[in-house]
Amino acid sequence: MTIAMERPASANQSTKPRWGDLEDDDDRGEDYGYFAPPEVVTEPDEHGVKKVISYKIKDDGRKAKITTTIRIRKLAKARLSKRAIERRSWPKFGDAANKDDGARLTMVSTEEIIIERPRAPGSKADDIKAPGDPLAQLGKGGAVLMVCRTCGKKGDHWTSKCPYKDLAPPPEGFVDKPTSEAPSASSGATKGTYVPPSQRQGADRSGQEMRRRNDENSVRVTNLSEDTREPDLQDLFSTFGPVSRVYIAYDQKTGMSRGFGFVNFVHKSDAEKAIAKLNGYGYDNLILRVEWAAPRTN
DNA sequence: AATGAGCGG
Repeated sequence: MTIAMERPASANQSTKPRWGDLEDDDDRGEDYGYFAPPEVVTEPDEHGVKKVISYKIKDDGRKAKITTTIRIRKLAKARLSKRAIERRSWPKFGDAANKDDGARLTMVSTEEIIIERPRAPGSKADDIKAPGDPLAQLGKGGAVLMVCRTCGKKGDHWTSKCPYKDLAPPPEGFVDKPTSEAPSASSGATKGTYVPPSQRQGADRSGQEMRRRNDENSVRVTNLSEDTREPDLQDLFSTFGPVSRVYIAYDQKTGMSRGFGFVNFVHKSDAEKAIAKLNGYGYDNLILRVEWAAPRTN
């Protein structure tokens, strides 16, 4: 592509032709010669209708003008405020007032822009691991390294998935258990093992439900509009109390919202309030459904 | 219509 730039006369002091100017002096005839003039796209009118005017050089060398009328996508239109649409019918002013300048001010980019969602398939993070990557082969071999820290079983489940994880006391054969005595530098067996204060001997456990993971107090939200994002949910639900997690299910392929998500509350009572208030609540032109979530299936 | 992802010693 050739881009012709106009320079102010003062900048044009050198008599020596610049290489960039040479092409313009060649023998292509007037205007665009054998080359079709660039495509011109008009601004959409209040109905979102645009005109695309393009030129084509036919086989016989004659120029053909092609005018196409298109309507911009409904979605894009919906995002324009009425005011913005109205502004588009205003007469041009400023630099755009001159017809030719206007054509130069707006150009159509043919550059392909890939919109990437972090962690979406095909994103860089996924591409790094080439097939045959030694780490990828670790799948089966990794099972050998997988030793449950609660029950000691090898190659079956991770600590977090242990069927005994909520049982107290842990069964025989328990390995790597936080010591029941406060760790000290002199006790060789527990050397280097950090025991959080809440787990230490004599710690006050009143009012603490020991939970590995806060999947309780989990609320399922369905009928979300497709452009509801996690921060929106956070805003909406945190008015009821502290929220430990929000999640929206996205289609792995398209990156589109699947229209449902989950909100976890720190306090069950707040989750109850949220369900009571927000189920049936109109949000973003849809009626939300807010219910207790079923436990996650794995 | 619809019940989540990823992280590991």
